[in-house]
Amino acid sequence: MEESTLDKYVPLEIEDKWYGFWSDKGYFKADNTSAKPPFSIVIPPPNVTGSLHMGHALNNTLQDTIARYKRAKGFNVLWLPGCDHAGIATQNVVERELKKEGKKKADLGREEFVRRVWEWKEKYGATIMMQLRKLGSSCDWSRERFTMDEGLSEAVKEVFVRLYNEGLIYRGDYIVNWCPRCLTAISDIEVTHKDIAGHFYHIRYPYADGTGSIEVATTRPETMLGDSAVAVNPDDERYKHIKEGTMVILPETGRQIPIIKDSYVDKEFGTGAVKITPAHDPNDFEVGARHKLPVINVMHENGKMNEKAGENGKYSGMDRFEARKKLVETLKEQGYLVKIEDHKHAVGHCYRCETIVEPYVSAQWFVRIKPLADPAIRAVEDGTVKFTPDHWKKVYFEWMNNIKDWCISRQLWWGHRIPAWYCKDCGHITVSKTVPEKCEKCSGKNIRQDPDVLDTWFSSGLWPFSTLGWPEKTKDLAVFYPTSVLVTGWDILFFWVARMIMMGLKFMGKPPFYEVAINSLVGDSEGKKMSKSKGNVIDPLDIMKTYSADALRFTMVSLETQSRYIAFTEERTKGYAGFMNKIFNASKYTISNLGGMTEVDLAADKLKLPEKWILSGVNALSKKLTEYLDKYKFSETAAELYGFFWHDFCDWYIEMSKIELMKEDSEYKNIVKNVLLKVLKDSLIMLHPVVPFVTEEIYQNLPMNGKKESIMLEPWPEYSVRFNFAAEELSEMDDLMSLIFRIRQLRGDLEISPADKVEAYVAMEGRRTDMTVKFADIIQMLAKVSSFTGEPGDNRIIRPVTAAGNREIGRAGIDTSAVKDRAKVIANKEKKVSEIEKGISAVKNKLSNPNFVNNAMKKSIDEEQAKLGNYETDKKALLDFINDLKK
RNA sequence: GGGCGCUUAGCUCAGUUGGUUAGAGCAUCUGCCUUACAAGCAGAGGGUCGGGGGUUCGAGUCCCUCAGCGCCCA
Repeated sequence: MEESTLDKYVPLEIEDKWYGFWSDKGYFKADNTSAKPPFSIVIPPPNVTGSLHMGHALNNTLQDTIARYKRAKGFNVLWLPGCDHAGIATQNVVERELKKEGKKKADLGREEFVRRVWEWKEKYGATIMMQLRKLGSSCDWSRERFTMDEGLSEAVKEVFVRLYNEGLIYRGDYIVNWCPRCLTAISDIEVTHKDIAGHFYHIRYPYADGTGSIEVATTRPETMLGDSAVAVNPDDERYKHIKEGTMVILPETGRQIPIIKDSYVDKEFGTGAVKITPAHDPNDFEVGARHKLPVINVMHENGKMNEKAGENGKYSGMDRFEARKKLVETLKEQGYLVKIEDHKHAVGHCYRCETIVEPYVSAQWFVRIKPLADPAIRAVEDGTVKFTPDHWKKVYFEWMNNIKDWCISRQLWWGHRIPAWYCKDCGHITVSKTVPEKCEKCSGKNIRQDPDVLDTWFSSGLWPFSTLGWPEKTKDLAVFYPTSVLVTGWDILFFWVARMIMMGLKFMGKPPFYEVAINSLVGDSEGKKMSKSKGNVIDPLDIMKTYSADALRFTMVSLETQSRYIAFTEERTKGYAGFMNKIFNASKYTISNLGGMTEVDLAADKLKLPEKWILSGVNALSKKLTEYLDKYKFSETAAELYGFFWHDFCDWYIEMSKIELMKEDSEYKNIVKNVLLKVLKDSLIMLHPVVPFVTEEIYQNLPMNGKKESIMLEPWPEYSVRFNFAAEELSEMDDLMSLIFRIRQLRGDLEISPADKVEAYVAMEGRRTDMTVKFADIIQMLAKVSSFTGEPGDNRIIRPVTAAGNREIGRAGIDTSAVKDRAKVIANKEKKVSEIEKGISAVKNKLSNPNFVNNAMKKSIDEEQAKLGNYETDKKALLDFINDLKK
């Protein structure tokens, strides 16, 4: 036997050591020539600017748990890691860096700026990948990818060109969501709507012929400077008399604009007359297109008013909100302002920087999404792609069925440059994977590339196949695509999951994954989203430093109940750090008792009851965990591991095993050692996917033959009928535990110190009459009993020993002379009696209801009868108990 | 306005297709330093499952309705 080096549990010392060991040995590497069945996961790529937060800790713990479980199950596992270039976020970070040097990106020029971003990425970009290692993530680092790698960029170009050639990508002047701070267009889902307490400004536009005026209402008066018309509903009686085309004078501009009629206008809302500003409102843009109205842009891209804002550019250079104030004041002075009402309305904000977005007309690229969305909807409808929890598919359908074309161009420098070249001579657009030398139409050399880059999610949408080498036909792609499961948060269901399904089906002909395991988002102790501005951010690195990566991982797995938010509290991790300590100490103790062990076969006929019971328990554990993990039921997995190891193994089996271990060496003592080793080993293997470090540390100290180089190479303990012992035997163990529990309970209620051994009256019934003979040593040890008597005697508190279903299997009692505070104990019992009486009357009601007696199944009626009997028995026992105490 | 989800013990949450007296962890209380672990051991108390109605022999679970909370999309 090897000398055990287990002494005191110091997690920080073991975690780095074992991660390095696994990594050096290449255990994380997937093998695309393996005969084993493949199992693949691609990581939701964190932003290259990011550092590990609680959401990553949760998401990656779950992925690692699955990856390690599947390896033990004999799969050829690929967990592919990597980062996302995160266009806007990363560009912002580097711009901030430049600002410290007093520079702007324009000072550097595009090429130099992009070089600086790469430099920054090389320096800090790998931070989060290092942090994932701290967490224990068993990613195949040899296959790490970055969305701007050469290969992935190739995939992006291929997809763009193919979609363009199929007419699924187009370019045009449309109204988009514009962030005046990021200075780029963003897509619809990158806008978050927030309710804002704003105002409803009622403004009078005078008729050009001087016969009066029409009143319009708006929440954004500054945009009126770009109005092209006023619209009313054709069915609106109030405006029936006004002819379409009647001109009104737009205050502060001197321009005349027509009144138009369009059924888009809601008669009930406001005055029933709305100003139409095609350049600054998405609905107005459509109305304007229908009526061929001019698009008058009155703003610069930074949100300041331009030279078209007001007569002679009166408002030019003012910020849009400043202009609003100024304009309203002027309108008031000039008598055009009718009134200002308070009005709560939803205002779009940039999800990256919180700036209020401006609907803005500009030339952008779009993906015609419907043809891609339809197959993606069907794939989920027909169950090809499954969500866990299932109800997320409703949210998916809701969005996919109402999907709008996707604006994919971004006015940034960092990202995949759009592979389109404009010809200055003939205006033709050449779209090509390679840099063209001339216009494909007129062969003119006067071409320049589109300055914009693609939405980051455009490349992330390709992640499951671009990372495996597509568009090349690689071995990895053949073996690992489609991937087995995607583990991700629901916050990126639209951004990422839906787009991957669309792109995967389009370009691979198969979905990118068959299952999507949706995990929760991690909130603070109140379940609120963690954010820097709220100051409630908890850094997982701090938690790992304080409590160990294993404790954090166990917390994450146990909290994951598939709800939307989970509330993280440090207390919880502290508790699981205690569990890690328990695992360590129980193992240390077990191993220290295995000296001189000879490995033997654990044949059923050689085993006594406790050994059969615990072997059966560890066997059942493997079955349950397999079911839970296959269904992504993480909190159940953790609870089952915790309950089995701590309560069954430590509290009951190890305690019982001490009896044999304290005896002289014997054949049976050796068997007990074998059982201890097997149960410990199997438990460790099953704990390993959740808590890899502490289990490896212990595994390396297990004294046994045929030990593997690492616990990572141990196969998952499969459920075996061999240890599926007869129900009768297991129920005997349950009964024995019930007896011990009853004696302990009596002792507890009567406040008898564990140090005081007591004589116990035990009278078991039926098949259990010999229990005190068969298991005398166990009962004495675990219930602190000195000796047994079969005589009830005087002054004795006696209670029924009950098995599952409240079935009485015997009686046990302790002499009342040991009781100290009688009055207190009596009060408690009397309360119990009244509770039971309530139960009795409920059951009696049921049994006297002819509906029930006539219609219920016989089984149910019998059960009610039995219940009543049990109540009566309990009540009588309690009353006797009280009487005994009163003596 | 449309959609999704939530409401179970003091707190955080489990609770499969309706079926024993609704569970866990933490917290609280009691008694213990019993030789692996005081980061521990043995017990206890605590819930009319958001309100109301319905289906059923039987509802935390299914249906309707009301209320509150949260989120997503317009």
